[in-house]
Amino acid sequence: MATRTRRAERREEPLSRERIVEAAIGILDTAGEGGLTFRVLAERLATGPGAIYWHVSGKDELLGAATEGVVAGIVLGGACASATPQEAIRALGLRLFDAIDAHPWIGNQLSRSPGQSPMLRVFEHLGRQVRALGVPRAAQFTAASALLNYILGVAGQNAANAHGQESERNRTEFLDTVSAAWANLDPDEYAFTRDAAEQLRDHDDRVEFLAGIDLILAGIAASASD
Amino acid sequence: MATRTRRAERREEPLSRERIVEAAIGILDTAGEGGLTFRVLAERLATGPGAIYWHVSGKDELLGAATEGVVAGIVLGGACASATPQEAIRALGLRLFDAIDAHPWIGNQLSRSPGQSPMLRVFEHLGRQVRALGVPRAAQFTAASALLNYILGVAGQNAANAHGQESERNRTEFLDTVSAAWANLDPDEYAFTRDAAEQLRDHDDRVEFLAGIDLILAGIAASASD
DNA sequence: ACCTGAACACCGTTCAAGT
DNA sequence: ACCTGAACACCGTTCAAGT
Repeated sequence: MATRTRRAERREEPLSRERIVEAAIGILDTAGEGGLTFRVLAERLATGPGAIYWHVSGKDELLGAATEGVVAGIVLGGACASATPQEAIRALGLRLFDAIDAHPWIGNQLSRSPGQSPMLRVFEHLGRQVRALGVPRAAQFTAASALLNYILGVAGQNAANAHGQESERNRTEFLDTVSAAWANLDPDEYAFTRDAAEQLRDHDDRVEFLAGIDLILAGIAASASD
Repeated sequence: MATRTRRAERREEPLSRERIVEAAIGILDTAGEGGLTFRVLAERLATGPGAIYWHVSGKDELLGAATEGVVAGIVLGGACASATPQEAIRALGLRLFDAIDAHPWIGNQLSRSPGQSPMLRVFEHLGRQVRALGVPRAAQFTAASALLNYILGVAGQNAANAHGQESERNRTEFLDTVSAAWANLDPDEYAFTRDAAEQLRDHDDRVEFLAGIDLILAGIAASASD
């Protein structure tokens, strides 16, 4: 509804892979992963479902292209050469984190089909910074992988959490609910989690995410000086 | 086929939540996430699709119960109190890693619905070891989360990779294919990844996974001594 | 070359009807 | 209380037919 003022989109504009992917991203952002359907997509593009198959081989490729479309811009976005490697890694992480916040479906999609374009871009970028960190060659792969896997884990988590927390209000409510649920767990079986419930209430996901990155960076630094 | 010698399973055995979940796990292991259907499941249980809904609210709950069923045993499995916290964390990680190797669908399922039972068990276990490590209280949540997110990232990755690598042969072929593909990437855009392709060929996922865990543990230790 | 839209083979889920 | 299985409202995908 609010997204009607998108471009001009008169009609008659010819179908193209680009337009299809763009429309798919719009639907994914609005209606979530389950909302993207060839029928809805076709309606949005004022055509029939079959037409889409002329430009795209199927739903998997469509989801891949949508992910690629969003991630490509993110990774290249902030290549300011002046930062330290640590800062560059944190910056890339944050950009990805924010992108997943804006497009939660990416969180699930990123993990699929590894060795594929979007994830490879992230891996490459992380690897370069790891190398710049002075990590010995034999340890570079492990370090870059650890960072990537951590980021993918958080991404999946954020995608799963994305329900109706568009507003800060819902977000706080959500944290309160989880925190309360955790505090009611069995004291013997879940001693640690119950304790953690307190810290959860005033908890900033972004800060927590960065703290995890820093932990891995500290581990990389510590392992290098052996 | 090979799983026919499962129990006795004469017939007439009454339907139960337990039997349904068990059958679902069997189908998931054999046919993958896409192979689990209420119709196949009903056929396997010699009943109609509707009968399943009497014991289980829907597909989401079924998948959750299947995940819970597999993970619960894993986490509790090796609670030998004699090990150091580091060893306990590595052991839990390895058990999860192997479980995901055996039931790849868990990798995707674990991330869903956080604050839910299976993931919470893992988090609790990790948290206790982190505490035993002597990490100050304010840093415990971050440390346990980092470990969990890393594990979830690897889990998702393994789930995505699980195609037809049951045998070692296929696994090696797969690594060779990826390695070859990476070596053909654009030298400018993917300098690091191309270089990493070499190391990938004789690469042990389990070893690599543990190396990542150790990196985070090193980071936790380094951060503690500030 | 590109689009249309009916049709196919599926889904998850429901529900009247049975026992 | 528990099971049956036809039926509903969807899917992704195909394909003859159009332009």
